[in-house]
Amino acid sequence: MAPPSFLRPLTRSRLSGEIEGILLEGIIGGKLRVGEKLPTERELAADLDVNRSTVRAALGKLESLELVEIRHGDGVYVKDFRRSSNLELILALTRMDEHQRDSVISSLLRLRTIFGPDMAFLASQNRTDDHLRSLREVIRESRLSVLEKDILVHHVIALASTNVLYLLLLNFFNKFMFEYGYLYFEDPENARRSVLFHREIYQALKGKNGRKARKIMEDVMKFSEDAVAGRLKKQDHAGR
Amino acid sequence: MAPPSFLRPLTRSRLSGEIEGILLEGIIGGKLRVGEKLPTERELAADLDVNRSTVRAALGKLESLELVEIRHGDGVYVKDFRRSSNLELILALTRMDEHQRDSVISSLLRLRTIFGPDMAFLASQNRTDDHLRSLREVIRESRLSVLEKDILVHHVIALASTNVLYLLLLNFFNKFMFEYGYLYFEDPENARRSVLFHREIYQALKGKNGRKARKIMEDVMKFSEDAVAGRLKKQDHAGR
DNA sequence: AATGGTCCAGTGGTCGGGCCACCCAACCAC
DNA sequence: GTGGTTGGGTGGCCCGACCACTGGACCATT
Repeated sequence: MAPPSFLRPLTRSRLSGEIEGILLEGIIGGKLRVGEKLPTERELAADLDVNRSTVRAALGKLESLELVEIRHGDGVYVKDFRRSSNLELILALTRMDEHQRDSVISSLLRLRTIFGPDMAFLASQNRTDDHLRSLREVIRESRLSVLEKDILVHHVIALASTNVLYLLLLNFFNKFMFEYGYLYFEDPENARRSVLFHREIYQALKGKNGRKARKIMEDVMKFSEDAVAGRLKKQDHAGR
Repeated sequence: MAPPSFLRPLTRSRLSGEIEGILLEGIIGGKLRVGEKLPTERELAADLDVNRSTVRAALGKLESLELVEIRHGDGVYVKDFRRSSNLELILALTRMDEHQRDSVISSLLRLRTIFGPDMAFLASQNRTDDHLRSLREVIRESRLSVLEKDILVHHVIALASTNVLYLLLLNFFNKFMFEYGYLYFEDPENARRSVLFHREIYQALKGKNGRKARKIMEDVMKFSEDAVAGRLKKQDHAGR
């Protein structure tokens, strides 16, 4: 049984997460300069009135985001976030700065349009019968929304492509889809289009037709990129 | 003064890092199944004969890698690493499994060949005079090795493209370059080729010549992809 | 002057033990 | 069934302490 759609999964909050957010804002916002030394863990703990271990948890996360460098016996230093390679940081950016959100989404869609067709091509060449079966099951499954189906279809294609980078990038896109997918799927016409796409790409993979797979994916990516871009522009005009 | 080249930067080890590695191997290696509940923090601490806070640090990192899900009041559960979107995981994979290393490098080079040209195109359209100046400085700077120059040149191009995703992906590639760049640059002919490339792409960006920028990058990417692929194949044949 | 050794205050890493917030399953009352 | 209660077990956080490591000051040697 699917839960009512108006219930979004809410996130548990941790105290360390709040601290993480504060420091993250300081770094991204430029209040903490690159190379600058942060206050010591003991100082931060005292200033924030929390325990040192809580501060350490927050700093550990920031280290994972490649925003700080922790040097044993020395201190914690701010790194250049523009040199980070952590995709999670992108998500944090969009949630922080409303203005940058659209820019990120555009960048994201462009990248997808660029590598999607190649991924489809590789999938058509490397797919196994297992992949086909998974695709069939997803497409048939009536309990899933079109958005959910779309995510799963792309996931199978990424798996079939045998390119781990493509798979990983797609996993990242899917996170975005959960948050912003409505921008595309709220239009029933777009939803219909996706259902059609699922059937077509399935046939192309089944027939190992690389050229066709590439073309189908290219069309879908370009279309959705334009659609969302237009959607954002309209929202932007209305907003101000 | 540049340090002697035979000195590679060595990594400080943390106890929590070791624990992280053990659990990571268990998850990637399949010994811990998806959805499985890990032993409690207290149990792990007792079994490994370390403090619970050390175990928590390790689990925190695994959470950042999206390999486990920590549920307050419940336990820690194994997630499907094929659904992770953390690029750091890819690096961990290559360092763990010698066999998968080549596969990852191939995937990486393919992705780069796919999006590199578009990145160059965007850079040629959006570059500012500041970008050009940075490029000039990097190309001229005689104290840098060709590898270091190449990394910086690409970084400036990524910055100029204004696509945050391209920038981030390139940052990731650069990490690989530090570890595996020798596969390409140990051949002096390839190094010469790169120097030439730097000059050409600079001219294309200067003239805002999108078509040319795209073409130049495409040629370089394809060439290096083939070169490294051939290099890996040869090494593979010799190795067994 | 330059080099290398020693020491020391400060910092992050680990330890141990404790309490709190939360989850879950079992049980109970209706 | 349904909803409320209870209790054991889990992760989150706290406290205080010690260990491992760094950087700088100081000193002895060359």
